[in-house]
Amino acid sequence: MTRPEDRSRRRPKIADVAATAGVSTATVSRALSNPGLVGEATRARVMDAVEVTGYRINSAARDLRQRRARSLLILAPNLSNTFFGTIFAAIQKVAGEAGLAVQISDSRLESSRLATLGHDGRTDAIVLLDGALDPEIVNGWRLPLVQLCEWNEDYDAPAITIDNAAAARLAVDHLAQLGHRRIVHVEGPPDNVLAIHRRAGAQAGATARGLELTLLPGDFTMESGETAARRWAAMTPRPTAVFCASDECAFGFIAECAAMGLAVPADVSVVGFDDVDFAGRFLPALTTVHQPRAEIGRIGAERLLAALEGGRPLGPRAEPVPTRLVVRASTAAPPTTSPRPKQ
Amino acid sequence: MTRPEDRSRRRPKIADVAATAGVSTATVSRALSNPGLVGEATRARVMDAVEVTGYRINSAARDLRQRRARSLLILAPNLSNTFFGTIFAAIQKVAGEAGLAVQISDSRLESSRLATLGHDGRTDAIVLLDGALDPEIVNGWRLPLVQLCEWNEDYDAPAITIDNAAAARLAVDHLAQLGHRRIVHVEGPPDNVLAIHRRAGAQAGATARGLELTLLPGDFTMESGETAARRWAAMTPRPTAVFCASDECAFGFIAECAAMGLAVPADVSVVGFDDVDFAGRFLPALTTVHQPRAEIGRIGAERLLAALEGGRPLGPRAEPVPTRLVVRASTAAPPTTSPRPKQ
DNA sequence: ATCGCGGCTGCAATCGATTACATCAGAGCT
DNA sequence: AGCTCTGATGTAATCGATTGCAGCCGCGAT
Repeated sequence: MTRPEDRSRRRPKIADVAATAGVSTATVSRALSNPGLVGEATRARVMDAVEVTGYRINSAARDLRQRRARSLLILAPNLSNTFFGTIFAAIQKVAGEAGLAVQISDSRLESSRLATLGHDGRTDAIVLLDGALDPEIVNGWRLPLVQLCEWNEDYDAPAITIDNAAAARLAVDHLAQLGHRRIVHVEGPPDNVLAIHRRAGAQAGATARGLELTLLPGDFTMESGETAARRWAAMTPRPTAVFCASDECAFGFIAECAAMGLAVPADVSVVGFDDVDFAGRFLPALTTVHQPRAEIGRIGAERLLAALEGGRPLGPRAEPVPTRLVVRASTAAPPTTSPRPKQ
Repeated sequence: MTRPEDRSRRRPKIADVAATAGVSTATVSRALSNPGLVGEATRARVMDAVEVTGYRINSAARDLRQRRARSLLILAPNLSNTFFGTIFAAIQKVAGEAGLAVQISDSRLESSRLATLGHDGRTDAIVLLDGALDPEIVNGWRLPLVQLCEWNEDYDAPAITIDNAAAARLAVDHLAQLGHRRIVHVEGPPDNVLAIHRRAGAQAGATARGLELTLLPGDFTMESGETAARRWAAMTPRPTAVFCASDECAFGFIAECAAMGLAVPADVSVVGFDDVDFAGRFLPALTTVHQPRAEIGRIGAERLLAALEGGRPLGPRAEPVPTRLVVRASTAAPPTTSPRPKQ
């Protein structure tokens, strides 16, 4: 005797739908995933049965059979970083519309756990926001993979990025045009590709414009901006403008200036990099290089989807995504009150 | 004839390991997931074989057989919101250490797609950061579920939250103690639980302290803070302090004040709510109610894990997570220069 | 009448693990 | 020797879908 509550309480499976509709499971499967293959009337009966039973597909079973996961993994070095939120949202939007789930994980894991993430069959493709992972592991995954923002030449995967050096030059050019002659660049972490390219761009710009450029160490954080502000304040003569390698760093710099009783941009002009959500509301509103994060996320996700659908490999490297300088209130002409020492 | 490249190129499965070690697949499975059940020597042979073949488990197969996904789903109304990053990170940390994957999705989806998310067998538990979903759908999932920050009485699930009303009173009490008598509360969205409780707390506090409280509409965004600032500036007499229902709203309010040539806290004191990462670096540093986001995320994830392991249900409702007011530079005594109109 | 063909449908194998149950060897005891 | 018991291992069913292959039916052409 079959207990009636079994039928109602258990999660219905395809066999239940088939029984209700009076067809085989094969037909149900086809009606759902490839409707053109079944007859009009049958399809209608199946759809009714699906409705009646409340059937939902079991992804684990389908994934096993089809050897794919309909899921994409995002790896980032720090999930709480404000910078990444917009990118996650863009990726999830594209992926969700294509029926893919989005899994996230911190990328700074013990290497065996990290390696497993790309090998456990739960993921068809990977979005990597971290350029500092072991290339052995990354290339070992053998999955379609794109790098976003950051990149690493040793990874065998395309990167969707902006041209960081050119963007840094925009910032320096802007300061030069305002009349600044001595500027500071607060760098990012020494071994970070972004930091290296931004510094190179800043140096090239300074050289081309005949500016005197001083480098101060930093690591993209607000704390490093504060430290840099104190070091800058102690310099004689003081440079009149600062280009920070990240917005957060610029915020820290400006906050510390305020704490020291110095005003931006009256005493010093500050340019950031990234154009995070707060940049426009900061006081003063921050002049910064806009990084099109949503766009980058979208492009990355679309390229992965194309690779998954078409089965063809991802192209080798993408054109840089266009960027631009957003001029706001944190930059102005250098203070005229200060003596202009010839030497 | 078996082609040799098959063995080497294909993803090795448990049968390959078994063949290499000279045991059955059952033994390999036990050696990996329940080592106590197999003999010392056998286990060592199996481990070697795993190493040699480069075997990684296929999660889809295991998930199917065990009828669970080892995965947890986070649903939030807006993935790009800065507020959520820290929560995601905390959840992922706890879940990752327990071997669970973390899936994220926007919660504002077409209802059938939303319903499917909790029914497709890819998820064993859900973290919900959105209190505005259809209770029918949410309760239909029949999965362990916790609500974080926001909640909805119609969901049959515990919520990890702070006591929003009490927290709002802290803010109002602080302003009263500084000497403010007329204050504004910029509300959150009208139908949002958080907004409702914060307003109730603010009203209760104002009443208890004999303050005059004016409500202005808002929706937690910076834009609504700006709008509120203009409406506040047009009031006569102008209230001397503002309690905004979110930090973002407060930032918008302050930025607009600056644009209008009014200073914080000299002309108006401003209190926020949440204590997001930037609050301490804003100019002026924002006085705000601290919401322990990492803590909330951690507790939520731990409760889900406990429910999954123990199989027992989640408790009905949790104690509120302690909160506190962080006093910074955006609040001060009311301006003494303004006339004190009796009427 | 026969054949071929196209359109639907069903049967049963398959994906890769886990696990209930059976088996077996050896130890310990009478 | 005979029996039981325990621990290690193997056999085969199972999870729930997809899909290659084959069968069936009806129709038009030969």
